[in-house]
Amino acid sequence: MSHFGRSGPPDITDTYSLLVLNITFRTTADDLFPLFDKYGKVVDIFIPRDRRTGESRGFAFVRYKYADEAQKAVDRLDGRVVDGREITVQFAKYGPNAERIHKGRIIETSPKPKYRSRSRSPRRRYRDYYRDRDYRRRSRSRSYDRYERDRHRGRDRDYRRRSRSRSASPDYYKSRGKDRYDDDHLSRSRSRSVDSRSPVRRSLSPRRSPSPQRSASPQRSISPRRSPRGESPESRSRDGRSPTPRSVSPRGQPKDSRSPSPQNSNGDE
DNA sequence: GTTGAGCGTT
Repeated sequence: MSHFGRSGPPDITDTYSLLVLNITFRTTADDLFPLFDKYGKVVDIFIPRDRRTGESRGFAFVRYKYADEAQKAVDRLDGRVVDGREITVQFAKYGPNAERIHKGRIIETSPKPKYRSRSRSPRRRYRDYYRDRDYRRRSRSRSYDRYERDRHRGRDRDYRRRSRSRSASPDYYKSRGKDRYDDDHLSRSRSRSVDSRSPVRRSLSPRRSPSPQRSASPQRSISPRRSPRGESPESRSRDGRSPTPRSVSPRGQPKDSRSPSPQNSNGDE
């Protein structure tokens, strides 16, 4: 009874699928079963989960044996608070095979894909399925401006596209400062001589856009400063924005010509 | 340990 969806779809021909949205990521089929089973005969409950993390995606599919029971469950469980979260119960609009369904019931199901299955490559189907899912999720992104600040999980594969907005964080500079220092130190080790007499090193910097298209490029509109590490650290450092560069470098580097006061670096403490 | 639109599994 508790093993829903572990053996694949049992029989969706005579069942009505309900889509449960806004459920907690910790809610399992076992938790939804007693809830939905009270209003009707639940034949199957399936909760799509992530392939990588294996956690729930936040919605589940509950299949009823009869439409009237499903309708009742929708009316009764829709808006109900489950696990501290208000869930949304409604009839599924699409079937497991992306088929159009009506009132949770599949009206357009594959009759006998046996013949068509050979013509169509099943392998591509899987690829398309995975890709489609990811594409959908990233496309559905509405507004992550309010919670993307703390978002740093492994599934942010599609959320970090706008994480540049938080470049004003002190921690960010601190962290970047350290990395930048090491990177800059190595880079500067050989380009230091050129740096002294060639302030135009910024132009030949691999970080920046080597293409002079910045003069008139359509891309300039969408990314005027999309690379904070490309010019931000440099500007910040020389602009005096950085409180104490030595703070991130307890050892101190006297070779760093960037320090206007060699004695400071030498004495350090 | 974590978030929050949206339609599915061997």
